[in-house]
Amino acid sequence: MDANRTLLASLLTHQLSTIATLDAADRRAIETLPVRFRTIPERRDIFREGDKAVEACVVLSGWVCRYKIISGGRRQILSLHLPGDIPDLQGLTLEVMDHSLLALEETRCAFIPHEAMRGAADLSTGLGRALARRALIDASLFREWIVNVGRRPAYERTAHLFCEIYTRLRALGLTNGPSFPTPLTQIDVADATGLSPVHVNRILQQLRRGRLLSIKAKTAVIGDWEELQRVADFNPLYLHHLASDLAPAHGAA
Amino acid sequence: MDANRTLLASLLTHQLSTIATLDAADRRAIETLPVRFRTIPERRDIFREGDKAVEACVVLSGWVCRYKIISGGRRQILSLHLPGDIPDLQGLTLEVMDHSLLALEETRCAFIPHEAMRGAADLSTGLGRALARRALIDASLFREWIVNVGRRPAYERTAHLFCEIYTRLRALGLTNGPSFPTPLTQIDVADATGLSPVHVNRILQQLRRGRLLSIKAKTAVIGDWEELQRVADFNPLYLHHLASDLAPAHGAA
DNA sequence: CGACACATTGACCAGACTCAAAGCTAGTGG
DNA sequence: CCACTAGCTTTGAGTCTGGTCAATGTGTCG
Repeated sequence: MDANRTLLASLLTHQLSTIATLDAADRRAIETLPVRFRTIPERRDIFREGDKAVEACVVLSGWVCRYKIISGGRRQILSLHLPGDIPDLQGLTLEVMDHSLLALEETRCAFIPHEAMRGAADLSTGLGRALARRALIDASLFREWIVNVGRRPAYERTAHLFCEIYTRLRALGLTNGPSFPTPLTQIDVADATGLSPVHVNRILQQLRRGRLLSIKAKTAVIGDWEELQRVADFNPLYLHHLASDLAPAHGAA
Repeated sequence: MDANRTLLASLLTHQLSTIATLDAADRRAIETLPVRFRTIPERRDIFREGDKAVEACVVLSGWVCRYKIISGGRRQILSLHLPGDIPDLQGLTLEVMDHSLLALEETRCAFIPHEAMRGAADLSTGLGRALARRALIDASLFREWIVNVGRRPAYERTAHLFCEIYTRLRALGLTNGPSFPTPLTQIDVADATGLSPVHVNRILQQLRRGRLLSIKAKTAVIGDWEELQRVADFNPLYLHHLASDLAPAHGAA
């Protein structure tokens, strides 16, 4: 299965080099990481709150989310992770997981022992820096999510979520012009925005009627990108260089 | 002003050693950091969204918060920072600030050039690890805030905020038994919880009537710590070792 | 053809917001 | 020492965004 290794190296290198400079040694360090591949079926937890993680997980394909459940059983999604992401980077340093990780659809993942990851990061300055930087960008997204959930009304809030998703996907070349595939159900959107599923349904209808965004059959289509950003008060600064600003908006994957 | 240096070293060492192991060299690295001290007056911004930071700021005394303002002018507080904290750790790696930093009261800060900080972190593994870990703990607090703001009703949400504050202050020895000083206005609490000030006022009255928590003249008193945690669904796991679990609940500062 | 999960609708409810007016309190200047 | 101010807290009234409950569509998969 050398295809897996190649994919892993290419995704990691691509993702990390948009946020830090990697030299040949760094790239080699990435390519020689010991790794185990696994396919996680749709809607299966990858790890749970309280688990002790010993491996880091790199998403190769599919969407993944972090979430927490509070006492009443309500779920809050904390972040979405797309191919190339390392959703449990923090697990490298913080032994016990304070949240769970879920595959939103069938997902291909690479698992790298923490020991090896830490070793590689210590040896290869570029890799270490890139990982640290990536972790800090994650934190920046969390901050924006706090603002989104704390201060934006439902319509704006939902629009903002999709602005982020579209921008990140586009940077990864996973969009088809204005449209992209998404495994999110309205329930997922509700849990990511802190709204109720019923209300999300109504907000999505509003966005559709306004021709800003429409989702059907697991495919989202941005109807008016400018207006969607305006409504959402979307400022991609918080993505730092996650979204290479200059990525072309078009061009099939 | 050697007292400043001593305070800085002691706060930093204390804070970082609760979350990572520091050897003599690490401590020396901390003690020899080049540093500039400054007093920030009450309600003054320390830096603003969009600024390029070249120094890291360590809080010596006073409370500080990070916040963002959205287009309508609404403010969301993202985190609170207490003595010993480095509220802009992320600035070390992410050049442009995606949020602002405000002194909630008169605050004494130490400023350390990023260059020096990075150098020290590179040389002293312990320090580097501790800083990275601290940054990841910050991210963990952000995640919990997303949950708080996204999924908890106002009463529980407000209770949770104060559970976090009390736990962190206690770990720093800044509580007097069940009570502690706080510079937070009800407006600040509103902006930290995503509520309106009027509603916060009513919730605080409820907490007071229930004898869980009462705030008067910038002093908060926990009336029933067990119950407050229960109501808030507070699980200090997410603070990782920020709150040395075994810190005594009592003993004057 | 069910079964199941998700999307949609309608009716109703409530938690939280807005607006507006008073109280407080601490600091300021006369 | 006291009015005056500014900022914060408190209260009341009315509204509305978003939640709940429950039923009905719709689509996919075995």
